[in-house]
Amino acid sequence: MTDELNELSPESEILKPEDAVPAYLNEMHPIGEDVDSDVEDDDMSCKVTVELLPDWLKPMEEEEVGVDELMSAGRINRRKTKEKPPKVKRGRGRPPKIRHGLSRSEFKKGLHADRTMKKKRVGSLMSRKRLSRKATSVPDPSLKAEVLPRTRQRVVRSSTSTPQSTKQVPDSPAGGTSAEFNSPPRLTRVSPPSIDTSRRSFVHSPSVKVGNVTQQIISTEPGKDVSELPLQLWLCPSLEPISPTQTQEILSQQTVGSPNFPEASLNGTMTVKESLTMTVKESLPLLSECEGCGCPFSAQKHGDTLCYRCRIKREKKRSPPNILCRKVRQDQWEVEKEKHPRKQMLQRPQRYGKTENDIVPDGGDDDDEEYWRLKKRNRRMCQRCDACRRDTDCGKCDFCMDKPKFGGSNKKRQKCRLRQCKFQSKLQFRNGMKGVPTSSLSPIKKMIKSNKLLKIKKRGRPRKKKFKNDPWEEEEEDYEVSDNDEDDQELRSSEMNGSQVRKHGKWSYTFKEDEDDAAYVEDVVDANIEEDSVILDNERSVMASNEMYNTTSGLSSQGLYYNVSGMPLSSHLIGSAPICNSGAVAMGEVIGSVPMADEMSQNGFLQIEMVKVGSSPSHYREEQQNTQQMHIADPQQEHTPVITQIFSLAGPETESDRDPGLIELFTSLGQSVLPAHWVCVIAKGPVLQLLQCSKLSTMADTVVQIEKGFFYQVTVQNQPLLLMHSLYSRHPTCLEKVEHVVSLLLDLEALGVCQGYQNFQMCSPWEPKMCVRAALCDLLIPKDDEHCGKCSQPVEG
DNA sequence: GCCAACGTTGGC
DNA sequence: GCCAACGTTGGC
Repeated sequence: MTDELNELSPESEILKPEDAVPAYLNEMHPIGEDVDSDVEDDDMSCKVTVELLPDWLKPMEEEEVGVDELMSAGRINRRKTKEKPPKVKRGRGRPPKIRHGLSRSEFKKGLHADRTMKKKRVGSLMSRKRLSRKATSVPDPSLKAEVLPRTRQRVVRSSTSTPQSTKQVPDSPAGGTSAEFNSPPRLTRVSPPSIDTSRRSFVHSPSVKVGNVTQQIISTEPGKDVSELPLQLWLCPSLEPISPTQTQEILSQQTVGSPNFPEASLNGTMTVKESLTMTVKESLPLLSECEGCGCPFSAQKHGDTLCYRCRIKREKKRSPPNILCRKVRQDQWEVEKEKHPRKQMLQRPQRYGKTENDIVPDGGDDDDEEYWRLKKRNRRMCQRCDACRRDTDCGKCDFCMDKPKFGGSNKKRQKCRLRQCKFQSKLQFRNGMKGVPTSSLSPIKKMIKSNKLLKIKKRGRPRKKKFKNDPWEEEEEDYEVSDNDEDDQELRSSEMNGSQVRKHGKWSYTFKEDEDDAAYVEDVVDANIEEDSVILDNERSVMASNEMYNTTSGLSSQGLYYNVSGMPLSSHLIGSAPICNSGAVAMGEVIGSVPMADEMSQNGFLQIEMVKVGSSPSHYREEQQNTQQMHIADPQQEHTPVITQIFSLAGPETESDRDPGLIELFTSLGQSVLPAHWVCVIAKGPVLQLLQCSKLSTMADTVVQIEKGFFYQVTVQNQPLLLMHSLYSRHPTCLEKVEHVVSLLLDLEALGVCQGYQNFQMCSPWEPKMCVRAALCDLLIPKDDEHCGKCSQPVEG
């Protein structure tokens, strides 16, 4: 009959989206049933099985049992491709030459069905099924003839999945029961005339023993009509909701695999949709509206109020996976499945746009895997980055050296470092961070790399905190990066296990690694925004706070010298407690204004061109001499971290700018021990500012600003903390005393910065998912929280 | 949690 | 059958 149909419909109509949807839904219908009855579901208590399957059903059951990822669509398609299932598309193996799957013509020719059938593992089968399902979106003449009838078979299969139904078994005598996708006999097998609602004996389904099914249902569904479930499954499986969340709209497109499906409707000239629509009309008397989901379903008896899905759901109290159809192209739909809760733990790599023919999924997890398997077969390649485009091994990296062709022992079996995708490769996020220089990283990666929140650690043994005379020279001697040879640089950097060093232009600087975190120095070669900027390192902050507190006169007159990023000509001396303590720093003379609010880096950290703190007293004495030499910026000294000149952006201060109260408090703070890494600065206003110098602190970008009258204001990442914040209520309005300040700082240290929420709407797939905050974000929240309540439920404007 | 080792599998 | 390399696992 299929042959006849195909002959009669040589135009091989293309499924429009609205056609594809019902086709999918019909095929997908058993998904929930499968999953529900999947062995993975421990709770499952109403698995419907059949003791023995008729031969004509067995082929479809091959190795399906126990696969938690079973998707009935794949199952369906596997049937279609039973003899020749499409090759498994897994992310393994050599990256294929880019092929976008079977062409339509190939598909029509049944190209996929010509491959040898060999036993595959469950994973392979799954992949195959997925691919097959994907293929269903491709218009095929046989599809329209199969969609409807097959539903019935599928349901029976899904409800009868048993371990014993395994290998391929010759088609049933009914003719082509196990017909593959393009197999005409299959149509005969499940042809509409075989469905006769007036007779529920299913004479055309020799394999189904209703009695068996009902018998098992009895045990799982007491009190219910034991026959209704299998009947419904058999008769109108597609009527039932695909998922609880499926929209009525989709369901409205879902056509019904009606028992009354007229064979004449499949005369080959009617599209699937037409046929199915007709089927719906003809089966309307059987339709009822499910009380659970409101969807039409086939009531098998008077009084049926719930569709099968809702009944199952009610029984199991477990939400089955959601099957959604997503339009991926004008005429193609892709099926999404809600990821299994267990898999929600898996981290999904950020996805980026691909070739123009590719569709970047916007969510999901399993579907992503599926997507990559289907689309590119290799999730670890974006196909766009330089690494992916590179087709030659460097022959120098560890992975290359491991390859037999380079004389290696093939133990690692990994792709060349330089060919590891910058976006998709797991190794990029693991080993790759050391293997790929920052210069080759995209801004996104740089952000990731520099974001301490990700806690990307540098490899290697943490260095002991050992201060030499000049901590700046301590590590510079270790590395030398050549900017000329990118490969060499990459290789060297990939071999780096210690701290990272970048030499560029003015400064050669490095960071030491703390035991708990790592400080990454952004490569400054190719990023202007990062040029001459350094993130204040934790250890240095420790030095700034602890060392300076612990040392006395030697450091007292040194203070913190730094150049504000973007203001190369200006240097500032940050007054700190020791500085004030010594009294060597005269207020109007050396304390420059520190408009920190304007100098916060994008990531919330202070971006300082150069920092010099924590050296030994002797070193500082040296520095003092330099600074005493009028602090004139010398271009030739740009390679040294020594500070240039000092002047205040505040300009000449007037007497009125000096607030005795603030100065007194400033002095008092200098004589006190503040919480770790907090320093006190007086800026123009005058305003007394308390800064957290450690980037590892959650308060790294929080500033406490005390103004005249000791009124204070807290800013977080340049944003003022709203006065309604509870922080203010916990502390006096005016911070007149050191105790008040210390108490506030301690309180702050117990807080963290609200991370906001991700704004998915404004980002293109290539852009990083930026977090935004709600308008009334609390900014400061308990450390353990990720975001405040307002950002957890942002109100979109 | 990292990562070396290796089973595995698609492509050729 | 070989190659490439993905994904998993156990040791650390």
